[in-house]
Parts: sequence; C-alpha cells; structure tokens
Amino acid sequence: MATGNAKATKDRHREILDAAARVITERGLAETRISDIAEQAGVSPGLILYYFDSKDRLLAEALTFANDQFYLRTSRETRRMATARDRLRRLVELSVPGLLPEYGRLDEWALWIEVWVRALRDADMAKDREILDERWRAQLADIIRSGVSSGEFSSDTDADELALRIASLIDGLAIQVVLNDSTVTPERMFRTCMEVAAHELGFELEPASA
Amino acid sequence: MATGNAKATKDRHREILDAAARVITERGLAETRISDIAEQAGVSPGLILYYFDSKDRLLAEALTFANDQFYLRTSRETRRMATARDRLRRLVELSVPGLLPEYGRLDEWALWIEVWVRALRDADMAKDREILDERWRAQLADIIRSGVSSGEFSSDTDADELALRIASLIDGLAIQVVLNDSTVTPERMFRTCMEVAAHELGFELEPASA
DNA sequence: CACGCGATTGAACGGCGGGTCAAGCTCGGG
DNA sequence: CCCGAGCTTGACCCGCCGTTCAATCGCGTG
Repeated sequence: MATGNAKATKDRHREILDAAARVITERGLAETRISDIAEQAGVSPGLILYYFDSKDRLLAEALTFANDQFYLRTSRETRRMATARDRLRRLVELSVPGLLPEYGRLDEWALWIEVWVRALRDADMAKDREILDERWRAQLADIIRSGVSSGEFSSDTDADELALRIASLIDGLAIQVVLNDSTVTPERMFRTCMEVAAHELGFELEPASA
Repeated sequence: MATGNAKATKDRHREILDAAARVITERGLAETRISDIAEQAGVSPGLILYYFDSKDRLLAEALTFANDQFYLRTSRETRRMATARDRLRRLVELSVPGLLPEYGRLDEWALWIEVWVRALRDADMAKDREILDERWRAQLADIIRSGVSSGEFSSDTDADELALRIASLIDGLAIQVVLNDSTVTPERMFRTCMEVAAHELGFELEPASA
C-alpha cells in the first residue's frame, strides 16, 4: 500500500471524531452538518463519508468517544490523590460544569444531554450510555468503599446505593448549572454535593477551602 | 365574522399544541415533521402554519405547554392529601417514570430532556425552563415547610436547599429510569428517593406499603 | 338567500444538506 | 523512475421538508 498504513487511517478516524465532538458541543447535534465537521477537521466533506458509513453512525460514535475521554481524564486525575475524601472531592469538582477554568469551552455535559435524547430512541446508544454510566458509578463506588475501609467514611448503606445517590444528584444539579439556572451556581452545586456526601458518608466537611 | 370566533381559534391552537406534544413524545423533536403534527391533529399541513409563525416557534411552545400540564396535574393531585408525608410520597410517585400505570405512554421525562437540549442554545427556552423548574422546586419546598411546621419532618437545613437536593436527585434518577437502565428500576428509584428524603427530613419510612 | 370573511386545503416552490462519484494526488515499493 | 493502491477532493444529484399561496369552503350576518 501507499501512504495509507493502518496508523494514519486510525489517526484520521480519531481526528474526525474529535472534530465532530467539538462541533456537536458547540452547535448541538441538530445543527451539526457534515460540512461543519469537515471544516473543523480541515478536510473536505467527501472524506468524512469515506471514513464513516453515515452521518448518523459518526455522530453516535463521536458522542461515546467524547464521554469516554472525560471518564479517562477523571480516572487519571483521581488516581493520584492520597485519601478517599480527596478523590471524592476532586471527582465532584471535575463534575461541576464551569467550576474549574481548565478545558474551558462549553461543557461535556452538553454532550451528555445529547446522548440522553438520542438514547431515548436508539437502543445501541442506550446500551452505550448504560455502560458509560455504570463505569462512572463504579468509580464513585470504589472511592466510597476505600473510604469506608480506611475509616474515613462510615455508613450502613451499600456503597453501590450510595454511589447511585451521589451520581444522580450530580446529574440533576449539573443540568441546572449547565443551563445557567440563576439559583444554582457552580459553587452552590459543589457545596450541595459535598454536604450531601458528608451527610451520607458520615464525615465532617473541612471549614471552607478554596 | 363567520365560524371563527375567538373560542374556536383558541381551541385549534390548543389542539395543535397537544398534537405536537404527542408527536414529539413519540418520535422526538428531531424526527418531528409538520406533516406528522398535522396528521395527528387531523388537519392539513398548511393549517399548522396558519396558527403558528414557524415550526420552531410551535415546537418551543409545545414543550412548555406539555410540561405545564404535568405541573398542573401533580399540583392538583397533591393538594388533596392530608399530611406532608403523603403529599411528598405522591409527588415522588408521580415523578417516577413508568411507576404508575395511568397516563401510560412514553413519559413526560422524554419531553424534559428535549427541553434541556433546546435550552442549551435557546435563551428563551432556557428562561422558560428555569421558571417551570423553579415552580416545581417551590412546590416541593412548600411541602417540606408544611411538614416541618407540623412536626412531621425535622431538619436544620433550609427548605429550599432540601428541595433542590431532592428535586435534583429525582431528575438524575429519572434519566436512568426513562432510558431503561437495567440497574435502576422504577421501584428502586422510588425507594431511593424516599430513603434519601427520610434521611434528610428526619422521618421514619413505614415498613413497605404497596 | 347572497355576501363576506375567517378557516382550511393541498399543490407547488425552493433550498438545504446527505450521500455519490469520477477524477486527481501522493507516496512507497519494485 | 514509474506504477498502483489508497487518500482526498469538490462538484453534482436527489429527496425531503418548511413555507407560501391561490383557491375553496361554510357559517353567521344583513
């Protein structure tokens, strides 16, 4: 073969997914055109459909791809923290839309909401979402379990149940925040999450740190 | 004038909104065509745009219209309950997708998710959503306040904060349920909501009732 | 009973955008 | 240095809707 070794093809694939994720984040699924993605990726529209069977397939892949990235990032970040409380705190911080300046742009949460809409009628997407969500909840449950066994946390409720509660609370609050609800600021979301966690997991909140 | 008295016009308006809401619930915003709405309403496509300036405007109105209906229904239902605990319980029941057989079809939650997506980029929709949500949280906060003053509940946390916590938990859990997450059944969602509420509001859960 | 006006129809228009394709490019191997 | 397989292009096709509009209807009024 010529240029086209497997490596280059894989890169293009990824580049296009990345471009697609960026366009979707910015314009929304409904307003995303193939030509937008092509422009964002710096290639011609025709090439997009050379690498993907259809626009629909591409969009679906892009959504799970982007959310996967987010998971990998949080996973990498929390792994290095020493205590379960720090890991939990960091996980919450990373979950609050717009709390941390880094990786600024419109939030990954926008993509999640798009996933939900699509998953309503697309069984494959629903399955992918469930896997992603399960993994996310497991990450939280692991932190809880490690905190319980280290004595940082104490609760007579099952760790998976606690993880479900906290994860769901985060989801619900993040919606308001990402939609700019005037009564739910990022700071308030963070505080609420930590207070509920402290309450459920039986630990004391340190007195207001930056 | 002829047939067209203000009453008839108002009815048509409402009929079309209702038809639109049904179609959106079934097919999703993205797959909703004007002709679908016309068919559902039993009129010609042309008439739709006789009553509404554009498809977009119609869809936006339909979304808030439908969610308004849901609010009115829960509000009417809970008003007649005697204790704050019963009102809370009923509110949660009505919030769990697919828990009660009545008003069966695909859930209002599907519409909420569509609202969220739209609100991400449509400031008017975002404003409407905030108003709807605020009203919903206020309903919950009122129940909490009445329960506290009647001595059924006890908590040293602000009622609005508690309402935010419970409402957000409901939102987050409802997403999983409406998307058929295999680990979050309607029954589990109900139980989790009631347990958290009992924990936060300091009341005892009665031993498993139907 | 005829007139008129709002309600209603459905055919036609227009453009937007997904998908196709034939032609050119590029680079590594022979 | 030339060949060819894959990569890349961008013009084109075509179906799908949102929207427009001229024509028709039908009821209440004079």
